[in-house]
Amino acid sequence: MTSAHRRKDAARNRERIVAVARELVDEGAPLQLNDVARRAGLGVGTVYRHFPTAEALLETLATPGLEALAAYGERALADDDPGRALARFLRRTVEAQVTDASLSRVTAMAADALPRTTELKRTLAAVGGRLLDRAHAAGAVRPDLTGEDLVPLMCGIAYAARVHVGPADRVETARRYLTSLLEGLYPTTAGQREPTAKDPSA
Amino acid sequence: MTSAHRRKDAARNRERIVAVARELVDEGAPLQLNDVARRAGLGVGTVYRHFPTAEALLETLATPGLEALAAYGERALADDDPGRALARFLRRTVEAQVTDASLSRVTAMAADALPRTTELKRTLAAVGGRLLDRAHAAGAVRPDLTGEDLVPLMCGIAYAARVHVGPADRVETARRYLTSLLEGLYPTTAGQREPTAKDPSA
Amino acid sequence: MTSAHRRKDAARNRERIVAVARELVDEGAPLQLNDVARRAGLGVGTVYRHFPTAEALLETLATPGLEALAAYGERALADDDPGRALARFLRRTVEAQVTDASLSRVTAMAADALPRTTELKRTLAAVGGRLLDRAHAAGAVRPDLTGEDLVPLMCGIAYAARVHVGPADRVETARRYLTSLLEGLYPTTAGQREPTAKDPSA
Amino acid sequence: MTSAHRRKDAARNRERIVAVARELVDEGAPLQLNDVARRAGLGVGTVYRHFPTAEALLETLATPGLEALAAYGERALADDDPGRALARFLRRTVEAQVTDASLSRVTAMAADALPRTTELKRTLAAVGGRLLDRAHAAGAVRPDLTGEDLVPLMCGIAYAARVHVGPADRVETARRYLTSLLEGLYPTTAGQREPTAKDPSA
DNA sequence: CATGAATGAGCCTTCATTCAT
DNA sequence: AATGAATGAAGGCTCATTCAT
Repeated sequence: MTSAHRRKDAARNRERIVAVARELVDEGAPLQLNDVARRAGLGVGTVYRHFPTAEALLETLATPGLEALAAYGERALADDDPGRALARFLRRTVEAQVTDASLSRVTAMAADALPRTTELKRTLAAVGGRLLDRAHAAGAVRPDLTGEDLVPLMCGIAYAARVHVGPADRVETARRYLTSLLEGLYPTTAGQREPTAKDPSA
Repeated sequence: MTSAHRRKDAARNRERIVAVARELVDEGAPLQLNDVARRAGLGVGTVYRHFPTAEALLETLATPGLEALAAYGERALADDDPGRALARFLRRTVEAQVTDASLSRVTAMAADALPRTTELKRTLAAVGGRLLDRAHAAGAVRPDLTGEDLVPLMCGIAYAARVHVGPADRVETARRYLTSLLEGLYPTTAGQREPTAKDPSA
Repeated sequence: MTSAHRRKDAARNRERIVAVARELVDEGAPLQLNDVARRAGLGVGTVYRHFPTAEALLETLATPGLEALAAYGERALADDDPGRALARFLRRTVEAQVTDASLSRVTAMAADALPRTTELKRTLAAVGGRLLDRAHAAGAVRPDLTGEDLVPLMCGIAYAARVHVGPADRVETARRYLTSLLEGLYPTTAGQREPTAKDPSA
Repeated sequence: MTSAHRRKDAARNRERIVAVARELVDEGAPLQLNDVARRAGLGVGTVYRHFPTAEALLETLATPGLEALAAYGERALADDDPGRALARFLRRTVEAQVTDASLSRVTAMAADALPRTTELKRTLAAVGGRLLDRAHAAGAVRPDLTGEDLVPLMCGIAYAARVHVGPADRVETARRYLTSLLEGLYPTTAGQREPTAKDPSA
């Protein structure tokens, strides 16, 4: 019980750290552990105790997003229409990257700090691969597209949306760019653009 | 004569600095003025005299590439086929970004260090805008695409090619990604994919 | 019963701490109380309760060795041959230092953390002094050697063995160096080497 | 000429750094570059510019001593009496180690920071080896003594002198210990002690 | 114009110690 | 008696920028 209290405090600190990190990442600032400590009103050591490296903290930030994406992908596999399933998954992926800066940073990093991150990346790649395979089988996507291309392309779209400076909001822009890309990924017989155009859900 | 001499020396130094900076950028290394000085066998002060900031140097590096792109765009305006003209211009843009790291860095930066850079960016935007307008007029591109989107999208494609880790080389990958994007940007009645597919020139 | 229980637990913890510390010292690692706690599966506070400083723990580690040495010295006093007695004592001392890293560390430290350490150091000095006095009386050792020199010289031999990098093992090397010290590096006329050469026991 | 001045300043700073480092080492304090900078009234960067690591600075401190030792050894090779030559060399070595703390620290370190240090260590080992070989040939030293033992033994003697706490000064003590080592702690038959006893020079 | 030594803020990280529970 | 989270001083190092010559 005594330790429960202390654990509670520690948990609060941890949350505080994560919250502050979120702020920094959202501001587009570099994630520095000393910074986090100062902003959180904690000692540096405390932050280091919870997160051994800035990368670990960043990946902790990204984890829920990655998990949500993976879950969404799994659900998409149940969709009858393979083309639509892939499209929805990709849209979600791009939206997440644009909404949550930790995701794009983590996705761009080659080396992972947490095993959980590696695991999630693998899962996502696997899910994406299966969605793509099904779409291929249905003739819904251009044949030269491989599983290796999915992540880069989604990162590219998200990046494009970030580069874009304009009145419209970022998510909106990202969606529009993805639509442009998708309608290229899908075969171009007349009327074929519907899967994504028709789908305001996801 | 002394001053002529000095001017000549200065010019030589400047070239040397640029050459070394090119090396560093091509190596993917961060562009640090101290570094440049050491590698160039010059004093740091000399480098600072020629280029007040690392950004200024970077933009100087990028300038020829930007100029070439602008020139290419001007020439493309002479093309009969507006769709093809735009496609070629975009391909060139992407290839340049992937080939020359200074270009992608400069393009991604919001604030410019040199007026010349701002000018060139404006010129490029104008050229791209005109190519796009003509393509629009010809019904060659999707209507929702605006001039503001061109730069972000090209940056995104280049970024995607950089993120991609695989056997194929980067330029090849970038071309493939651009093709995917283009075939989405262009209306999708049958056979319409030719402009880019048929065009190995550019 | 509760308090008996606690006392038992405390005793067990103490032993655990000492055991872990031994491991660390044997590995040549610095003795850090946090480290000890982690390895022992205990809280840092517990370790601090038992040992206020790392030095105290180290000296606790060294205590049995020092006691054994003192006991050995006492027994050596019973030896008929004063020269042999001293030689055996010195050999033991050196072997102990080389075998048990806590001993050399403690011996080298000027200030003691535990009174027990001070006491043992004094006892050892006394025993050594008496062995030396007897050897002096028997004309078995060089006259300029004083009781103050014994500890430094043994530390020096042990240190030399640690510095030596070679195929032979450390104890072996230390023994050889002690023999050299006792007999001299320079060859001597016959018979004079006996005290140590004749003594394979100890 | 302009740069001559600056170089002069730099040289003065360098000397200042070395002087401060000497102080610290002589005080037995750990050699920390930040410390050196503060004491020298210089920026940290300046110290780092001159000495990339604390080890490099330490070895710079030790270099003259090592050089002097090597030179002395070379001269000793000219001595007719191989036993005396080795003895004198060893005495010098021990004296140097005791007098200059940088020497003992450098000698004890396995890895060198400066190539010059490695070179000097090698030279010293070579010289010592040759002096030893000649002494062996003359039957002046115990047969089991190898070149590998010289450095450890001298370090051991110096260490012993440092451990010794007493009225006499450190150099004096070290000399006495070396004599003990050379001649042996145990008395010997007449005449055998001369090589070193007769030699108050060196 | 060129030089390059000097600067020092600022980031990273470790670790001995305390103290509330 | 045990816990272990928190602390923050302290040490290590880098790098952009200045300025005296």
